[in-house]
Amino acid sequence: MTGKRPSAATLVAWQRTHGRHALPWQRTRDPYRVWLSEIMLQQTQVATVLGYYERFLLRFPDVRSLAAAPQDEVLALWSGLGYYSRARNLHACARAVIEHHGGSFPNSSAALAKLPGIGRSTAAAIAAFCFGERTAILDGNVKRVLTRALGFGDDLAEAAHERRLWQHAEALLPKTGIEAYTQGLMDLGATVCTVRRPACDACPWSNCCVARAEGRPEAYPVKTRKLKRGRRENSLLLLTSGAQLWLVQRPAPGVWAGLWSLPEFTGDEAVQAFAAQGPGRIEALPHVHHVLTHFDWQLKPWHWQLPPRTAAATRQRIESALPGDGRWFARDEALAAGLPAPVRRLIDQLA
DNA sequence: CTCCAGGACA
DNA sequence: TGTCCTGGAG
Repeated sequence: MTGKRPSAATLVAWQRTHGRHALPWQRTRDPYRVWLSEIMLQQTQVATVLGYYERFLLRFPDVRSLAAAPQDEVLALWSGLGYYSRARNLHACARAVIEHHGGSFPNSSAALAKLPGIGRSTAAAIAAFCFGERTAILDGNVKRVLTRALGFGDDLAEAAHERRLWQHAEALLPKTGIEAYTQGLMDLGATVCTVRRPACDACPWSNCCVARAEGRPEAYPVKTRKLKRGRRENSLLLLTSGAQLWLVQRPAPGVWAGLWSLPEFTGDEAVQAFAAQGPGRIEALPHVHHVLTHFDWQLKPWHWQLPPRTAAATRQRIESALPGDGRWFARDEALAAGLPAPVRRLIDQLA
């Protein structure tokens, strides 16, 4: 690690002229809005967040309305964004702010970080933007910017190395202008110092960047991933009765916890055996390949349409034999519920 | 199609 | 340290 120290002042000046200023959660110091945007921006790109952010604010204009809502409604608005623990924590955090902080977010990063879903970096971002607190953020974008600028080549998979990078992040903080500096780091990572093909010519730190001097900015950050994905295969039952369909609420903990999904079976034989107990025909739908962090999920959906005049007793027998905690939904009602993305697509495609 | 980025938490 | 999801890039 050699080279001139990256200048915070240079980054601040760059942010003011070349950074982003028109995002809807900028130009407000309302902790509720900043917090909401930061949670959504965890693991999610700006372009995707924009629509969700707007819908959330329309439905939940303040922390009180969010805290008062049932979790189901929060998950419904979050549907499609992924990492649904963020939505559950968002809701829990709103309730904690109401119950333990008199309805106002605490004004220090240390206190913010005690709230559900707010880790060290998110707490620092909120505190910097809303309260001008001089604290370091270190999200994925910033890790990339800093490791490149500093030529920090130690494996971030090791906790000790990550701690050292945090120390660097703190040492680089400006005396004043923490808002523009923090935003500048984010903007640099998002628009210039990108994962592939970084635009070094447009970078305010190009003349001090070690990675650039080495001619291989893409080599940073170094992070060995040892996680190997497993495979899973399940069959899903899309049971419809006229304009109604049957959804089950998935248990917590686990994948898609709290979301509404289709009854899940171990395999095709199990679905077919189940449907064989009742009237009507069952039809295979195209497979859906869904990738999660830790496994590849091969989903094999089957559509079972109950005949129009299926006896009430027969329907009840089927309903009570279905796995999971379910009920009937009208199609529009289902599409307004908290569905995982692939399930939403399946129901969307339903004629 | 395949590959991969991206925070918090138990 | 493994668990959570999705979309964008190539």
